[in-house]
Amino acid sequence: MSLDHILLGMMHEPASGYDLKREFEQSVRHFWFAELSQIYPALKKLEERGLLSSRPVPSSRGPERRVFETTGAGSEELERWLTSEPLIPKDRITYLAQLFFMGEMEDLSATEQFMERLRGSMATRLAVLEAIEAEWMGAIGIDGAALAVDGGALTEIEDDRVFHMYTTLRMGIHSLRSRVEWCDETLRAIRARQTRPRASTEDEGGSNPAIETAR
Amino acid sequence: MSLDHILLGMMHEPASGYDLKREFEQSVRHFWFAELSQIYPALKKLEERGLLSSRPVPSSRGPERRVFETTGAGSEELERWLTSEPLIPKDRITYLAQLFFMGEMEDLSATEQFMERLRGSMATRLAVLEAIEAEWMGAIGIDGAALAVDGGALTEIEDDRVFHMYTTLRMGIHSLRSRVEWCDETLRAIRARQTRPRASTEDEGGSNPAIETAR
DNA sequence: TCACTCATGTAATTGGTTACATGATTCC
DNA sequence: GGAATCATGTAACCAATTACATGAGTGA
Repeated sequence: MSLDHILLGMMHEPASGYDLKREFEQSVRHFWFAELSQIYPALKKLEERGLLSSRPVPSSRGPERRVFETTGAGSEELERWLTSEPLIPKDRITYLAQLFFMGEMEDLSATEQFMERLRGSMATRLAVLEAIEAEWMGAIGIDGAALAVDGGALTEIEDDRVFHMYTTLRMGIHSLRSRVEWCDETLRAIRARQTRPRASTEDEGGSNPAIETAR
Repeated sequence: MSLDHILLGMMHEPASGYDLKREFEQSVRHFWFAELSQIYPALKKLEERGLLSSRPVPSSRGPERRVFETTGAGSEELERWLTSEPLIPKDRITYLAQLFFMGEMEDLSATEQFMERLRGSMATRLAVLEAIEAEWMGAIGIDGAALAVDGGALTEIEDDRVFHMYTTLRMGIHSLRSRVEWCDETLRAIRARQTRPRASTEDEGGSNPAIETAR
């Protein structure tokens, strides 16, 4: 299972379920999501399988924390996963399904509105990632265009970690930019179709020169 | 649930579970996937809810077919879904998770290999979609750049359906192109990092001019 | 006092995958 | 005779979401 391996991956230093959830919200966010109610039992099972070990640690405020760390078997399992084939999930893109079937509706105005909204949320998400990138560039001297990390005061391991984190961020940026572009392309096409001359419902049959001119 | 609505969307003409599975393999494929063992119970439940009706139809070969069609309530429910907000799934991108944690490994050669393989499968998928686009351009006169559909002998409803199908295909193409570009960008950066002068493991502390020159 | 954060969990349900069962017809 | 396709389903399991339960400490 992927969540298991992600949790193992996050264990480069000891952490509790609550800590991990916070890290999910921060860095892991743009490619994975997990609820606390999923994290706690997952950690428990990993411990049963001997891939993690835990100890209780008293907390200054609130109840006792259960802090986990990797075992030897745990890091072996992580490495196996990391060196395996790239795992490409089959994606279920709900909004594409909606768009696909929107052809059944009377006119294109529903589609237009839909695409405008979609563009809005994609652009917002993109802005978030671009802001993170800008922040990083300031803080640790990442060169976006060349994707080079100017290590500065970082140790080699930290520098490598930053590099890998940064490439995943870049993927999000690439991906969202292309989605926004696709929204724009689609909106242009919708508008072109709305203003062009249309065939009547009872069509003349065969090829229609009125449509041929549309673009 | 999304699968329910997708099934409703596929019901513009009566179909059996088996028919629908075939359509999944063909057109719906690049944004959704469902097994027969998921489709059959889903259809059954939709019928119980009064959104579909079914009748047995004798088959020329093999067992009797159960053919479903939409009810009034079914198309109302579909329209509600189509006119609702664009539903953006939280994505769980397994290969990004792998890449993210690959910083823990000794050198970048594992990452390089990983990115090469990833690029390979992305490029293959892209080629498939581009081939479909080329086929459609030949068959029904779609103009890729302008995203205009030259309806030709199509009726208006068919023409609109083709338009909506085509936009979803375009999204796949945009998306995969940007992923391939991202892979290339990342591979360039990996190679630049591999050949650049590196800080020793015991680093000199503070800023390092040898790294500064890397790009 | 009330809301919020810290902190850990269980239970019920939904959505999806994998494995299994059955049997007719058609094509090589 | 054997593999492939047509056709329908059930059962067991795994992954993820939603809802619920509990309780201490902090700050307005």
